[in-house]
Amino acid sequence: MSATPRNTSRERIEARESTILDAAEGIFSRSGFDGAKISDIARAASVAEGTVYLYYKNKRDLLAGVVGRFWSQLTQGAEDAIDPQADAAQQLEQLARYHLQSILDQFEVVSLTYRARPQQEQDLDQVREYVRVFDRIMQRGVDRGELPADTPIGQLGDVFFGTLEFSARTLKLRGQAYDHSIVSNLLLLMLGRRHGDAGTNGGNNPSNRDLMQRLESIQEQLEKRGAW
Amino acid sequence: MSATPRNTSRERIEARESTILDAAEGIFSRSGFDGAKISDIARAASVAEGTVYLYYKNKRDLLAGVVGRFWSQLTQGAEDAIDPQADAAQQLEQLARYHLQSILDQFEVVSLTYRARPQQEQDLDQVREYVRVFDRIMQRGVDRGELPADTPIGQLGDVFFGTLEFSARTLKLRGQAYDHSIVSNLLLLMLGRRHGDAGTNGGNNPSNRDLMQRLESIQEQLEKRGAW
DNA sequence: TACCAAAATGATTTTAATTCATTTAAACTG
DNA sequence: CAGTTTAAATGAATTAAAATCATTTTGGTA
Repeated sequence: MSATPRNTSRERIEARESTILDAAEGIFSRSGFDGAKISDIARAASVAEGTVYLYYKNKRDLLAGVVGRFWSQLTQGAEDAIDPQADAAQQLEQLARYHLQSILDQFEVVSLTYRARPQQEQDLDQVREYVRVFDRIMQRGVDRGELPADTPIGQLGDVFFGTLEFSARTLKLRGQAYDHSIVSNLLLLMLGRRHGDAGTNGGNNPSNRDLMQRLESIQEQLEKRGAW
Repeated sequence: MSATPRNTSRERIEARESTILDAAEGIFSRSGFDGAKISDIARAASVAEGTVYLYYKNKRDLLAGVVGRFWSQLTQGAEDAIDPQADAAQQLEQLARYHLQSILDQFEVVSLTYRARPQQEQDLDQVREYVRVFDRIMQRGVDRGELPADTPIGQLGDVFFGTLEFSARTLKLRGQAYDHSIVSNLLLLMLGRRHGDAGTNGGNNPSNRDLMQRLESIQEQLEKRGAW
């Protein structure tokens, strides 16, 4: 049982698989799923068409390979981007910046993700694994008392990733670049401004609430005057 | 120029187009974009394959038709679901409930939306039109002083739709049904507990900043009504 | 009723995914 | 190291489905 030859062989095969994935990622990104031809991908990988099918059962499977690798790498990158010393709020901001930047940079591959999972089903574990990076930050925040104990982590995950992804889509649509105010505002929403002593000052003066009611009454009167 | 025959003819054609769209929606929803065969759709619509191509240039175009109609109907339904008398917060809740319920009910068609728009491009105006329902609610809220004058409406649209869509996806993934707490929590994030008030403030005491913004809004309105 | 144009048809063509009989290369054996 | 076996790669052939288009049918009009 000599070890080196087997290893070399495995390495060669993995290198080839990686080459095919690279080629597929390029062609899929450039042409979309339907526009991409296996023959193009094979040519880009310097491989015969049939060879692609030795590594991936079919075109959809190949796409799943591309997309899965992307999300795996994203998980790795996210873990690197987060300072383990920082508190939950800081870590969340680090993840948000990293996430928004990444999905902007590789917008096409992210879009392909939705091709890979036609309806609700099992695949794309890599996406679920990526989401766990968020879950861990939040759970740690709760455990340390930096976040309320009843924080609905799952729901906030949808806020976090949903907002960032839709924001990225909007930016792309408008041809705009990374905008840090998106991250700031999102964190503001999610974590709130908890430096909350504003209520204590309203002891004796006419309260802001009174003032607001007064203003509302004025505005109503103005509006009632109708056509100006 | 006798009108009726042309009308009848046009009606017949529109009915047929509608039949084809119905058939396509069914088959696409059941089988996904790739799984759906034009021949299946044609059969379901009781029409020859070639006929489909008289109404839609190709399969992708047909999908765009299905998806476009869905979002148009969604816009119509949303406008019906919103009470014009209500304030911005109430209207936003009405839209959120309606939206979440609708995309849960017709999850497959929503998913197909991403097939119809491969990368960032022009089509699916209907989606943009739908988003305007949200924009109008928010703008009206700002104009009336119910929302801060500096409300970043566009960004909040991404929060709103992104969160609801990702939440719907999560619910589907877990086989769960409509969950009103999603809507409540989202509105709490978007409207609640902001501007430096104590987080637990039950009395809803507006801050001076709110008051100032409200005053500015009134002033703007007065100025808009013309030179005084 | 005869005619014309619009609409519909489905057999045919085209395109691209997938398969598989064959070839080539690598690993193992004595 | 020649011979043998196994694994990997190839690309021509097959298959499936989208898209086309010459032909037929239909509905309105004179």
